[in-house]
Amino acid sequence: MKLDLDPASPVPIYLQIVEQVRRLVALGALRPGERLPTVREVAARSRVNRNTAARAYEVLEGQGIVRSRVGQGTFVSEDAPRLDPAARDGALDGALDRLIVEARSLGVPLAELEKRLARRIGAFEKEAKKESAGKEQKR
Amino acid sequence: MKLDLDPASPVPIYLQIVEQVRRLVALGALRPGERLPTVREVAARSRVNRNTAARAYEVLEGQGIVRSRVGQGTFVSEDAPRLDPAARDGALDGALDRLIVEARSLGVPLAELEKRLARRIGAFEKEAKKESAGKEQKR
Amino acid sequence: MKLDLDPASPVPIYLQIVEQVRRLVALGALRPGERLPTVREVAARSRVNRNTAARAYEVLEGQGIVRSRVGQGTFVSEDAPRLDPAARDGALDGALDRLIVEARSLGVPLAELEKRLARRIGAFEKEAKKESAGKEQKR
Amino acid sequence: MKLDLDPASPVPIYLQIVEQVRRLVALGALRPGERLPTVREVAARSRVNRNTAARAYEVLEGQGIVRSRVGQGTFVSEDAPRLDPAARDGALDGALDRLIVEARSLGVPLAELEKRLARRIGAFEKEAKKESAGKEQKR
DNA sequence: GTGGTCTAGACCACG
DNA sequence: GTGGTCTAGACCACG
Repeated sequence: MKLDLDPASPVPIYLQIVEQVRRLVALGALRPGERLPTVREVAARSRVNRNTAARAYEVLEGQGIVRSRVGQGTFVSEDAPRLDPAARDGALDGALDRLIVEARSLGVPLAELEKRLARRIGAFEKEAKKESAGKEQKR
Repeated sequence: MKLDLDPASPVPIYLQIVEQVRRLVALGALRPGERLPTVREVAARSRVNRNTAARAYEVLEGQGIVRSRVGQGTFVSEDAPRLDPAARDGALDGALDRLIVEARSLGVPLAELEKRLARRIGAFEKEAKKESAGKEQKR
Repeated sequence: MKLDLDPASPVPIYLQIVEQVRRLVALGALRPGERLPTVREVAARSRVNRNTAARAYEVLEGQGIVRSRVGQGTFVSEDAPRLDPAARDGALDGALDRLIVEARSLGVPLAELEKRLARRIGAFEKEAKKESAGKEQKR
Repeated sequence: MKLDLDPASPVPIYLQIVEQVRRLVALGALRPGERLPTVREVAARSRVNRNTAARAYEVLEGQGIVRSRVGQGTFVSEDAPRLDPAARDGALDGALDRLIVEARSLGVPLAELEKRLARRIGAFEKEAKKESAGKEQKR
């Protein structure tokens, strides 16, 4: 598991780890039930404190993305966390509205925004497929 | 200029002000060249610390959204902030990727995500038209 | 806010703080919008590390019980967190089943268990009323 | 003896074993004097570490639920563990209070809580009867 | 002055 | 060896 952390970013390191693990899970690069590197490994490889790595895993567990078992390690959860549908929709619409404002401020026409989303989804699905193929081959 | 601030939000108040001013500019409710209320006015009306309002304007100026002229006030910039196109695209793609990961984590199919974006854009444009009509009438 | 912490307990200190704050909120001794003592105050009065107190508040925020605002303090949330009803029911039934087994193992007949629950609810409501009266008087 | 263990649960496996054995005893599926499977059998059937199974039995013996006789095996205790009545009541009231706070935090009215407990007790007793009938038949 | 992040380092619980 | 808790102490962001 390769993490790309920027200590100079305003985003806290532990949240950078959270975001990247979520992305790997969304891509299928990390699959349900799969074991993540240990807290100590993440800390050593990414040169952060063990507590910082542990905190990222703790947040991921709070979000239902992973499950930690003492003495065993940390694993990708088997099923997506359940969420109140209204809360889910609210969260998503909020994210969409922020995106729209961001695009307008950058001078991107909204029609183009839709096209770009379609394109990024395409890129995402392609990468997910690649990850998936890589996984199959390892079997 | 009406701001809807939520002191209970995890987003810092000065950033909420920044986001909302950007939104008003994006909507056309604040037009290029238009004068913004003074820092004191914002602070008084929104009941925030004067430093908080000042900080928000500082950030907006740094982003090229507004321009302060000593002794005259703060004005919406005449032209959209010129951003290195590569930087602009990078920022937008980053935002899109975060959105995609969020949607996947929430269990929202990516096809639905596209539809929802289209719907939110529709809502945004409707509101922008209303704001615009209001402006015309004031002339 | 008085906390009764036992460092010798198998329950981690930060979780003891979490449980007690939740109890005070449930009782109405801490009301929506009310400000909690600062992290530093809790740490000093309870003689725990500042990080430990901060962690408790962080967990409470994750549970939607309180809201923290940098520079302002920590406040009881205005409304109860929304939860998927199925998840809510599942959590409650699990708690009830554990209670039943515990009672049987202790040799408590299940009919008595019901009576005891009724009695504890009575005691809880009485204490809640007292807290409420105390609050009114302070106004 | 069939155990339903969830390695993904935050509850340690040895405690899951403890809880389930207690549950089986409470249900009457395991009767006073009855012999439990050996530590090795439990470990093999449930695919847990032998130390884990041994630890669970150790805890059960400490609680007075089972009794180990060297060279003979482990047996369900003849009589319910004698607990200082004050300690028993304290333990039960603590559990009830935690339940009440949890219900309040979830927004469950306390009157409903009483009804739900009655319902779960009904379900528990029905299952206990079934277990009991099964035992009779085996004789 | 408030909460948030991070490090260094210790000790503990579980398997 | 794994994750979890806690302390001590530093520095930062927000208001």
